[in-house]
Amino acid sequence: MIACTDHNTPTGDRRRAAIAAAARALIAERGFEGLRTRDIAARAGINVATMHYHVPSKEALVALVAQSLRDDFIAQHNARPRAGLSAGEILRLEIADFRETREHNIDLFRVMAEMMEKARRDENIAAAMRPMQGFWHRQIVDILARGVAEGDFRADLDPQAGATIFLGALIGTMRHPDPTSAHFDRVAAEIARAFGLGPSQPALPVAKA
Amino acid sequence: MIACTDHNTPTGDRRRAAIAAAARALIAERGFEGLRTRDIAARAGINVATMHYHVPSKEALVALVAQSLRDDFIAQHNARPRAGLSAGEILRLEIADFRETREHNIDLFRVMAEMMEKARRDENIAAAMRPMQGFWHRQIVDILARGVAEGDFRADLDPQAGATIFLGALIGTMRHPDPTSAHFDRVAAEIARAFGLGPSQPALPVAKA
Amino acid sequence: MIACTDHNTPTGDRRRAAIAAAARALIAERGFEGLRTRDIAARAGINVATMHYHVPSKEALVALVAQSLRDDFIAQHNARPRAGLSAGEILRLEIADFRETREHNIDLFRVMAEMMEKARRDENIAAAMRPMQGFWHRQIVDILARGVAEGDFRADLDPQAGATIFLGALIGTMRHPDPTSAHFDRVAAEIARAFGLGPSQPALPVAKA
Amino acid sequence: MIACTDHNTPTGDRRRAAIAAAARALIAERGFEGLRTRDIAARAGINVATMHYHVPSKEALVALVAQSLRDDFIAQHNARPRAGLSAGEILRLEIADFRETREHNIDLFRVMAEMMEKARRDENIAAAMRPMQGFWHRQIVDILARGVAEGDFRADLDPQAGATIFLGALIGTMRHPDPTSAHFDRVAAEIARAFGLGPSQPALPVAKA
DNA sequence: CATGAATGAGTATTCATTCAT
DNA sequence: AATGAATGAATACTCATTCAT
Repeated sequence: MIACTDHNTPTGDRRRAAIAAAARALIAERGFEGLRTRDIAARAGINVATMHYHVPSKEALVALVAQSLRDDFIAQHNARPRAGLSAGEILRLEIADFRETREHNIDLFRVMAEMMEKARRDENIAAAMRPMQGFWHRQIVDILARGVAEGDFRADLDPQAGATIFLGALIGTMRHPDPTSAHFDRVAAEIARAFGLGPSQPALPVAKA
Repeated sequence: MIACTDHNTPTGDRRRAAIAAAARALIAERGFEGLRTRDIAARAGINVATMHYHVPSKEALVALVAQSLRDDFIAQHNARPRAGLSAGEILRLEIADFRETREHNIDLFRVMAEMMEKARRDENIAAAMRPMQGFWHRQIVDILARGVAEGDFRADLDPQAGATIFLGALIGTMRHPDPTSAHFDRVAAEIARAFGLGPSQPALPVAKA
Repeated sequence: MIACTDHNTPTGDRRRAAIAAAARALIAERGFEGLRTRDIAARAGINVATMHYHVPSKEALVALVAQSLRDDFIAQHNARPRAGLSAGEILRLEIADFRETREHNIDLFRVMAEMMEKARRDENIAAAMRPMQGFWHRQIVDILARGVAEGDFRADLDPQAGATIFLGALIGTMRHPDPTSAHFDRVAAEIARAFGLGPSQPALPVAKA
Repeated sequence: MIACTDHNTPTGDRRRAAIAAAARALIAERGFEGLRTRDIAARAGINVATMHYHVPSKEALVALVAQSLRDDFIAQHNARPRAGLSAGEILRLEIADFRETREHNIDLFRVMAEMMEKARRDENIAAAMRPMQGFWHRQIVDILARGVAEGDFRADLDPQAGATIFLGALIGTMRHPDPTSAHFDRVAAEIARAFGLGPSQPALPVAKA
């Protein structure tokens, strides 16, 4: 029997954050199907019962993960001030951001993919994911619309359809058998051509005309 | 004396097909996570043990579903003779086919999406899905390459990247909050413009210049 | 589908014998706990249903195995005419026979051990095994009694107890960690001394004074 | 923060002991073949899941039973101080102990027999049983060797072979159709004669010359 | 807050047996 | 006689959740 009186313990929100992080790591690793409450608790360094105290059910856990994703998503976008840039430059930054996440924070995408899948059959999750998805889509629509108005993009580009194509293409690179970034860069370049965007400035990382 | 445990019986094949159909319906409905052998058996109108007689394990079941998907996929493609058509015409047909499946056989996509998700963590499934995915991608690449050569598409279109964009865009329409076909048609039209494809002939269903 | 019309098939008793042999082989290999009707049928080269036609239940199968053991046991004993031999000589022959079976037909012992174990809780099996066990024990008792009367063995040897010791010792050699025959021979020699039996004749294989 | 899944709790140990006792009782009653986790749990007065919490698998259960047997075995032997006794006296005590166990704790033998049987095909069990078996055999060997040296037994008694005969004979009494202790006593007396041991002292219970 | 222990409702799989052909 | 197919009843094991302390 080991004494378990470690009082240097984060409580409340900190606990919930730890649980969310553990859950996300495990979802990224094994998917929703293989997600077990005991594993999450173990990963968070606490007992299952303790976890249930903080997050009373698996449903609540899923909501917590969704919220955690949304927080990260929003924070990530807010961390990038884009005032004063042209629509074309912003679109290139969006691509660069996606590339960055794709390479260094792929778990975010993995968890998101799992949540989207689950959202199809669970209206609660769907409700939690919709804002995020909508926010992202609308943001691209706005960029494209502004770019069309300002002459950065093709004049007959349909911003709504363009946003779907843009996001679909980026996400599609992750389904592609070629996991390297080389294919991603070709797709990015092709999108630029397809949208009538001129060659990128030398300073930007997407450069590959 | 020869051991006669040959499951490639006509009856056996029929049963296996029924099981595959039941499994696919349930996967489309509830996803892989909610897939229960008892439910599949019930849906196929047989006893659980009978199901295990024909499909000995859940792993085998997944393989069966993968094979069933592939069979359908191939059959669907072979059902469309495209000899004598231009690359542009064929691409429009591809879009029309996707639209058709999206509207009348959406379960096929749902099941495929589930399988792709599962494939990430299960190499067996991945191996079963790869050929299908590869076949589809390669086919689009071929169409685009031919179209570029024949002047149907933009001269600087990158067939590899274009295929990823094309498929990503089509699949992306299903993630889109707007479930109607109206958005799909806008995306299709935008793709046509993006690839430098001229306006479609009046007879084709994608028409929406 | 493979055609299964092999009419060069043993029937009736021959089938039952084949089934018994298959069952015995499997019991020797994996014990009663791991005995499966399908495996027996497969080993006998027939279908499970066919096997059930000939041997209608597992209980019947056990009885069949018991009978098969008894038949072998009796046959083995009858194959050794001992007329005209002294009690001491016969006892040595018994030891030699045991040694022979132990080395070249150990499965017989294994199956017997399994049956005896099962007999404890299954009166049907017990009933089938008792005669065999009794026959063997009585035979040793008779040999010992005759040997005492004829002066081959110690005068105060109790034939009943002696038989238990004799059989227990021989069977005990199989529980012994040392699986070689060397230990068996030492035990045999010690029994001879314990029963007051003089040194064996040069021709007999047990020789090891 | 330390993970606290330590099952060596006082409560846990008590539960494990109860489970072991229940398992042993059921093995004695119905053998290994008829051993069901649900029955053990019911006998121990707990839920099946609770049982799996303490003993995670049937394999672990078997190990637990083996350990429990070994503990009892060792405890029983340690409970009998034999300092200052002659080899012959100790052998008689061994016989008396066996008789005692045979009459009042026969389940111990039954379970042991089942375990030995299972050990043949399961190396894990074999490993757990070997020490016990070896300990017992070696102990008898030592007694016999000392007795030979001290003149208590026949000078030409082979201690190794003698131990096998001794144990085989005692165990053989349990296979014998006559379940009463009368036959056991005859065997014990015969062993004494066979080993050249003089008549026992009047005070000892085995006395039956 | 935290935890060891407990549990009900599942979950895939197994197996002897039966049955239509 | 023989077989492919079918099935009911079990069986070990899992998991989210609860509860006493």
